[in-house]
Amino acid sequence: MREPTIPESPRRARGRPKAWDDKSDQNTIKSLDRAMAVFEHLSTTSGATLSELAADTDQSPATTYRILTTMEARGLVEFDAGAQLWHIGPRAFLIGARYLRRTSVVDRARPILRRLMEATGETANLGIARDTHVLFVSQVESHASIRAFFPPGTLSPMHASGIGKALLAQMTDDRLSRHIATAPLDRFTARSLTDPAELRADLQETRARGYAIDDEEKTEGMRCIAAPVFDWQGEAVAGLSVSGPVSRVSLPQTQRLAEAVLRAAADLSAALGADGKA
Amino acid sequence: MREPTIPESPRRARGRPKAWDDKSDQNTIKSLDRAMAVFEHLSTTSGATLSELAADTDQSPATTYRILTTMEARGLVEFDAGAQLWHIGPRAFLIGARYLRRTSVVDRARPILRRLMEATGETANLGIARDTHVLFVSQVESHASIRAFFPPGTLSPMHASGIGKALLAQMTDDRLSRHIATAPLDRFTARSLTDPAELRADLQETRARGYAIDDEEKTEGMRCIAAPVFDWQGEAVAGLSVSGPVSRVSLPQTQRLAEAVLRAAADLSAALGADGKA
DNA sequence: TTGATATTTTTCACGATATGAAATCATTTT
DNA sequence: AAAATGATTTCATATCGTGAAAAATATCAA
Repeated sequence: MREPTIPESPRRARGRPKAWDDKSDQNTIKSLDRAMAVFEHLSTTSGATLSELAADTDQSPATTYRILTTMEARGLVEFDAGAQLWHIGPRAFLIGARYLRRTSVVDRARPILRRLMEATGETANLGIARDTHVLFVSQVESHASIRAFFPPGTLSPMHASGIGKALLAQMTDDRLSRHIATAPLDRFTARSLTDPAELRADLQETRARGYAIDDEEKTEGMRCIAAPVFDWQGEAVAGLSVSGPVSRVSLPQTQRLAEAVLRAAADLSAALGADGKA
Repeated sequence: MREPTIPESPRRARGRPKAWDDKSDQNTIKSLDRAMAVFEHLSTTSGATLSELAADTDQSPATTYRILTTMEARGLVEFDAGAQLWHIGPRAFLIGARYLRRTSVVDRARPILRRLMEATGETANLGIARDTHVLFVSQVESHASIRAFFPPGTLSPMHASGIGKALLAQMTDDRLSRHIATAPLDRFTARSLTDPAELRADLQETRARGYAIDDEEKTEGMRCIAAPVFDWQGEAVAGLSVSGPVSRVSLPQTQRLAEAVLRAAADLSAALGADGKA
């Protein structure tokens, strides 16, 4: 199994060796950094006056003023003359939105999946909602000889997969009811949740603990721990999971694995532009 | 009789009179402006090398390098070590997204957009007027496999978008004339409205029926049905639309879809405090 | 209306610091 | 291997960003 594009250069350096020991960063533009501090700080407020900004960023009002007017000329910040407040401007949104177009969820997820697999030792999966099913779009396999495996492209009913349940748990009650009404709760194993009430109770628990557990509900002998992933609009657009044999994904291990999954899900959400709220 | 918030100061000036005649802007930070030029230029590319950026912005590679590393430290830009390419970074998105938060229209619109998508099965969009263009700020994608998609942050000329035409149709004749005089009526497809008279006629119809139709005027094969959204002052501040392939958004379907769009637009207008007049 | 206060904008002189040229080094190509 | 390409660093220099304070304007109180 070859990895097509593992660059030999983890670092960017092509020039002189970095002067890491030097205290004075020759490669940082101080004034720009300070300006960006104002920009960033402005984004944390919902409108701020010049003097507030100057005070909060420890800059003189004069400098702050010049930073703001310079960026105003480019539409990066806006001035509300009525309320005498500065705001983030439309062009900042335009530029920032470019970030989203660059790569898809799947691309962003790859390095995160790999890290998740390495941290847990179990197969890591990425799935997205596809009507009533979860579509597994990407995975990084564990090195263990007994390991979980679904070929990418596998479809699994929502109620019988960790990722599916993690996504269901994020739905409004309304949507959930419609889902249950539409999608049959098929049985796959003895533990499958085929009763709506049972499923709802499980989703309740899922919401409470923040991650979903598929406890041999689809495949005998396989457990799966999953968490939802949110995009910049706060939509639950995908889910991450680790899955493995019940022997290793045991109940005592649950906490440790869940933490890794949650961290990975948070990382991916952040990479999709979500704020660190959910 | 008090006027609650009509600012007496159309201009910001509180200090000395502006030295408009001076050629040298004392209030602009040149280095910051140049750095922002790099930043903006980077957003128009899909990844650029250092030397490309330096050449395109007429700066020395050394300076460009320092600008980039400074912004990299804040996550405003990213470096892809594998491909040796610079990109817009996640924090730029986070900051830019704050622009939307101010316009609470976006927050209010989300549940309405979702309902609209579910009711119609087509991608639902929210756009606001930004100078001569429509800025698409939010959308909920259809689940259909063939579906409309514009990344958030997309700019589209008013005359070639459903939302744009819905907004134009609300303008006074005076403003419309000015718009037509300013903004070029570019052609995108065979059906684009590039003739002022043609556009005016279409807007007339739009006003009459209450919603706008973009019939493959921007993108071949895509139709779009849009309605204006009003704020509490009766201003048309935004527009809602559904868009999809001509096969599904067909003429027989128009009435049904339009009703859903109009209902959603009315809901959003109400959420913004508009009276149920328009 | 008038004066007092608060906040923004401009001027000015100084010195910190951003800058480009060229040197240096890693990587890719020949 | 050697050469070419392109990224990083050093360094001397003048630019240009900086803060203090003055000037201008708006707001508020009497």
